[in-house]
Amino acid sequence: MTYEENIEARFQALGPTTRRAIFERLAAGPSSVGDLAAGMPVSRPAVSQHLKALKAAGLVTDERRGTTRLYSVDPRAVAELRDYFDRFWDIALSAYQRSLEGGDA
Amino acid sequence: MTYEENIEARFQALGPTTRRAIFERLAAGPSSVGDLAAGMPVSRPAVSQHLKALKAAGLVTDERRGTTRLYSVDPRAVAELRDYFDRFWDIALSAYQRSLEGGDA
DNA sequence: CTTAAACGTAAGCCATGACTTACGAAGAAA
DNA sequence: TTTCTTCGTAAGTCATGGCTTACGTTTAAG
Repeated sequence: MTYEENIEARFQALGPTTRRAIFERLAAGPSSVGDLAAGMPVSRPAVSQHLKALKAAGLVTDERRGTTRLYSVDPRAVAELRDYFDRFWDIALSAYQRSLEGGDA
Repeated sequence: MTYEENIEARFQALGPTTRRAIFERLAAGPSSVGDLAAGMPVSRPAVSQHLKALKAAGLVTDERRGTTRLYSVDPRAVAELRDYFDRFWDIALSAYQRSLEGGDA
């Protein structure tokens, strides 16, 4: 899997609203599946499925805690996404600058 | 529409792969609908529909150019997304730091 | 061993939406 | 006006996937 495919997979994994909400909640701190589901309008299995997708995309990690399972965001994935966006903003904003300088056709 | 709803709408608008590809191409510089569709594996009306969604989310702007129509990314939306992510990274990474310091339960 | 708690997985339903072709509108050129 | 180009919209098809309930698995507790 190339770097771009990594970014692509992670960005696509964050597409659905519910899944992004789960990720944002995990960004505030680790949590179990039940605690996550308790604060959301979907069932617990739905949260489990979203976590599975987030894990497959390398966005979160999990760890057994007795009968519960603690999920956390993977800081490396966060840093990777941040770097990608930083470069993206640069491209977009510099293109905008050029369009202002170059004028219209 | 609140600020969070704005971010939410824009993030959701960038969910589909094809639409995100269109946005990334526009980030490199303004383009017409036909030129965009020529470099993609979907039909021109499909590109038009994606552009409509991107425009509704405030991510792009359009401008008549004779019979063609020139689309560009809105730098304000880009800056807004960048600010949101910057704050998000901070939250996620500081939470990770805390999890390292605090240790396990 | 039995019971209970927390979770993952399977199967299935169903709405969302991405895409297509066909058509209409708007502007430039002759 | 007629014609050609470029584009947006309408209508319809079809796969994707998000969600549910039901069930199996693992671990702790009694």
